[in-house]
Amino acid sequence: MAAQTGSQSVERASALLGLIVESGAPRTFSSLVDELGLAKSTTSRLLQALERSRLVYRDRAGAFRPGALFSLHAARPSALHDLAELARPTMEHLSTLCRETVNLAVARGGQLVEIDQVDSRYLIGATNWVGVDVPAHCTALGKVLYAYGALALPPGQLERRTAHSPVDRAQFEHALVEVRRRGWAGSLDELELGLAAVGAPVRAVDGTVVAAVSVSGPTNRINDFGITRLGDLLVTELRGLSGLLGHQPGRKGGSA
Amino acid sequence: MAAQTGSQSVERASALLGLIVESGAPRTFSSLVDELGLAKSTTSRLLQALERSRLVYRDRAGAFRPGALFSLHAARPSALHDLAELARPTMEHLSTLCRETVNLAVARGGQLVEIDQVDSRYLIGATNWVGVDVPAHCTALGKVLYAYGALALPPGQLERRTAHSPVDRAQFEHALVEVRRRGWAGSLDELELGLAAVGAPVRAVDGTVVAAVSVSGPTNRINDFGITRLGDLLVTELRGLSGLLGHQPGRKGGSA
DNA sequence: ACCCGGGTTCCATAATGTGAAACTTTGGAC
DNA sequence: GTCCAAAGTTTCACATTATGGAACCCGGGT
Repeated sequence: MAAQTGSQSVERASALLGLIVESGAPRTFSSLVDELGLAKSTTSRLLQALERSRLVYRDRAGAFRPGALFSLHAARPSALHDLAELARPTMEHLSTLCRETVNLAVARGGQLVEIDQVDSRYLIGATNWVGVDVPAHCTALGKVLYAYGALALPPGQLERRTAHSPVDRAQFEHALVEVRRRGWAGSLDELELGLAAVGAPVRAVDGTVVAAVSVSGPTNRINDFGITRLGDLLVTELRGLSGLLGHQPGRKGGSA
Repeated sequence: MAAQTGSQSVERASALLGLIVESGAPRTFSSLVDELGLAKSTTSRLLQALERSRLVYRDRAGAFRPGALFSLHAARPSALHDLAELARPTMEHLSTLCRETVNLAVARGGQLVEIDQVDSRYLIGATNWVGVDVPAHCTALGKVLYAYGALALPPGQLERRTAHSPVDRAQFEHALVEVRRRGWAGSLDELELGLAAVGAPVRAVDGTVVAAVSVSGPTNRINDFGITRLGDLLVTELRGLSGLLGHQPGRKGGSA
């Protein structure tokens, strides 16, 4: 019933690696022992093997963190492509549900980076955003990343793009509270008149927000669909993605 | 020359993973069999285990690519921090050698992203660049990333910052050829009068350029040090980093 | 000095990983 | 369509390799 056939040491080592990578924070040896329920000796040996292979390393405090191979991968431009590929099915699905442009973004280098887009099914719709530089606080994606701390609000004036753009920092902070409460963010006519978007977070298994997905289109069509309905839809659909990014949702194990 | 002690299946699996991640391109099953020299059956079983653990996945063509765990990590803002941490010792070392500001950058989302800096030992020197938005074609880091294809030159006018800024595309392309030939890039007074920098690539084990490191300071001091000497120094020092990013350089004492 | 908690090493045991070969699947040639 | 080769998976008998309990080590708190 346990693992399929064959390699159990590899699966155990991978499980350790999963714990280390999924929880953004450094993991201590004993927390790993506890969580997987393996013998200390076994855990120790497996971690040593992973360390030799540069899949994990110990920081100064002796805690385990994702190793050089992960950093190497992260440095490649193609890394985000892979994320996009994982998210693709979900994004396509959202596209079929609401027929509007769907976007995926992450925070990188203190900036919002759009990494993928599924185009609107309508002739009139949001056009390509990937690579375009827009003020994040006027976008649903940006609000989501700000709200969950994936992105830090830069100092200085908040740029005004339209009469609806949020420019007051206090008010904006308050709006972020609201975003966290509801679980999604809206942006109506804030970036460009007639353009609206609704966005929600993509979470890793540990709950950390690692990316955001938005649906955007003409304000009237978005309104017709229903802002709240759209927000809730996004939240629901994106929940599925968390599973993809981490463990299998199904199999429970461990707890000796 | 057996591995230390214990877990050989984990090490073998990790070796497979290493091959898959290090070579940017998707790896085919048989290339992995050939390269590691393991039995087909063993390779197959190990890869299946890695696949179950989401450390690799097979694309449509059936080739192996880094799995969801890698994408997840790459999406985290902290991912580049880890790279910075790996590069730190090298950067510190460069700093002690030439006493100027040392910077680390990668290409992300079509843009150059500075991710770490070791400040100049002088009172007058390049100040903080991290997060500052500068035209990449006027910087040594940018030239390096352009030269090795990590970054694509955007269409449109090349912004002029000083009288020395490269603005002619044909000339710039030619300069990139020169960069590739020498292995490093210089930028004298191109971004700001009196500011100079020399940069060189950080390569993964397969040779792909994943990042760039530069040394920058007042033009006169950089000149005094010697542009070529600095370029060669960078190339030499950064070669060591490739080791860190990939295979083990040798399990022995290493750092004193 | 003492003890305590986190971590590594030893070692006997057998469970687990191993590879040759048989087998299946895929795809190309004719 | 048939035939064949290459690519990959599963089987299976065997022994190498992983396993966990206990002993051991190390640092630091009292």
